[in-house]
Amino acid sequence: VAVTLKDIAEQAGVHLSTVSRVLNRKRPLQRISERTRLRIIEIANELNYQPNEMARCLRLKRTFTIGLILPDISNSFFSRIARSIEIEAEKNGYTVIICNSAEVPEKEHQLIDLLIQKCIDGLIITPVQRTPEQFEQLRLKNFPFVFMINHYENFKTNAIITDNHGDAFKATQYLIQNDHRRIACIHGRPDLIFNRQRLAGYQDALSAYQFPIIPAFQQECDFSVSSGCQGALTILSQPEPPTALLVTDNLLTIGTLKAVHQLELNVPDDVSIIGFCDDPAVDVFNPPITTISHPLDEIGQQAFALLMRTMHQKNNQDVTKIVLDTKFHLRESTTIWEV
Amino acid sequence: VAVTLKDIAEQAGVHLSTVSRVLNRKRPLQRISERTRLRIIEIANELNYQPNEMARCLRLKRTFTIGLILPDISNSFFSRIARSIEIEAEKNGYTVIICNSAEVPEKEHQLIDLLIQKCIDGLIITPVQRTPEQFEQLRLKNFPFVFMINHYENFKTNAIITDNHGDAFKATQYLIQNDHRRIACIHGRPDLIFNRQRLAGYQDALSAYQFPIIPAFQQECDFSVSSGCQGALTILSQPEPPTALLVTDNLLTIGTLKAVHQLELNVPDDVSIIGFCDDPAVDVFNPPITTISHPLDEIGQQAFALLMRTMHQKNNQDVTKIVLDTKFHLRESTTIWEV
DNA sequence: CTGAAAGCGCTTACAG
DNA sequence: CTGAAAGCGCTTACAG
Repeated sequence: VAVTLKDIAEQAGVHLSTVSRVLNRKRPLQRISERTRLRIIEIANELNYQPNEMARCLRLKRTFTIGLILPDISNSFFSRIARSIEIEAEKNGYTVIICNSAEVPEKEHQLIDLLIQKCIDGLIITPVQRTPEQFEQLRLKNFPFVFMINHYENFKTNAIITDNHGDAFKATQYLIQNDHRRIACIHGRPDLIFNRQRLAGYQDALSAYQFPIIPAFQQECDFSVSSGCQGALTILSQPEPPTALLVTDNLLTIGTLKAVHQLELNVPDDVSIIGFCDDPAVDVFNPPITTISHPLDEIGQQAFALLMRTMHQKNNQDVTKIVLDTKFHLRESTTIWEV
Repeated sequence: VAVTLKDIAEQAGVHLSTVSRVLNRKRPLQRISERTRLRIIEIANELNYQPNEMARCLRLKRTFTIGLILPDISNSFFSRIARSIEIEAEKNGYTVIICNSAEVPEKEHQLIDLLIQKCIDGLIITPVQRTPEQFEQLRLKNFPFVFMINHYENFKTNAIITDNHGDAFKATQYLIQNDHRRIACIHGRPDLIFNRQRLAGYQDALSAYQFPIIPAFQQECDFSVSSGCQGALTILSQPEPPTALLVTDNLLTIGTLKAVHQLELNVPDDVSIIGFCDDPAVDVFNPPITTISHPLDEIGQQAFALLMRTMHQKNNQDVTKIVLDTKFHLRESTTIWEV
């Protein structure tokens, strides 16, 4: 049913290769008589010709489509990054296929295969697989990809990340300096390096001040509000609960606030909270949460730009790791002792 | 560089059509000797063969990809619906390309063309174009699509919607019954039918109780937190401000709360608020907002199911409009007079 | 049971 | 300036 080059060619009384040349006006080298050029364009418009990208890409070996694999697009942390990537992609004539790994390594593995079958030109991913094997394969095939947020130790590749250890360290230090002695940490799956680094930052800060690391003060959750709520309830229901919480994830922070309300605790008087939280509503939380906030737009922009560079370079030996700055945003969920 | 059927065929010493038959094991009709079958499969695995979907789809005229065009994926209202659609799509072997129209009609128009060039099998869309012309064209071409959230009057097509007028009417009525007399409405672009219906529901409720409709109590905003904040500031800074606000959008509700905090007003004592808000954090807002809440998962599920039905039916004469129920969720942002 | 061939819709060197 | 042809990687009726 769709209109093809052949249809236009027939109607114009020329060969379809001529039509193709006219419609790919990129090369002004190709001289085509103004008369036929105009006629072809007119007919194409009249018939509302839309080139079949499937055929075009099969020929060109490029799809102008990139893949984006995230843990969960419904988490505003990721959806805002995704939006930023999409804006950049659009500016550059690329389309984005977004997929959710749901933090399931096997699923992520399949999604990568699927996207490659779909002939994406490149991939941006927050990897959740336990080892970088598959990415090693991709690199061997010279397939362009960049990591975002998460990456692997001892596996050098393009990545946009933040200083997770430093951020968690500083946040914990802030709590210590404000006289907290019983500080707990609610964190995500430690096999993801960014979670592990944040947890380590927390632990190292405690150690730096010669405080003990109490296992019962470390609660592992998965990426969800309900899991965060559950984790916080567990932590806060102990006989000697902590006076401060460091929550190292977006949704977990919301879950923690829910738990606190459920227990009818006062924040920050009963318990101080610092969250890794980039919710657009953080200002209207009760109370507004002191956060480590991430430059979401910039993460997306840089990830896309880095992918473009990777796609256009011949060999993928050059590797860039970009560490972006976060902001410590003081709000009302922490007792203010000294600043 | 990629492995093709030809590569496998050569290594197995058979014709590539045989390889294709083996790898498309759908038809058990095709009898192939167990011996060659096994050898081919082994070689395919060894070479890590990934079929080229580009070529496959060009031949088959199906891509197992659907398009999803939303105003803004970074709005959690839409990202949660998108996630639900993606889950259904995955179950059925489909991939989703998500695009953002940013509520710009021309952009939406282009995106639809783009996705069709990419040969999507079907489209789910929250349309923002002012008229349904382009969709009329799609229907003439027998291209399968379904509307979601928004639709057009006098344009019959498949759609998943809610009773916007009824919801806004009931919310306004609730405020009236709780003794509010000065009720304002903060709403989105009225050329989108769902915004118009919500505004009409508000107006009709006032009229039903013989209250005047005050233009200064109606504030139009676009889909963003900052716009909602600005709109609420305008409304509330009047000499005789309203005692209650109906906010007919997700992000606008958050913006309204920001404005209220900025003006240091007490909710609900100074002003009651009812929001069309489906933020996962709504429970931890200050105060938790009374909302009209949408069945986001179900919207996604039904939209996908309806699209599948549309894709598989021969003629697209049968049209289904499904109206899903919302919930009135009473929280603490409204003075409770009577229930 | 398997090969040879056509064709999906496009682009582009090769001629002329 | 324009045509004829090859080919991207796949599927599938048509033979045998």
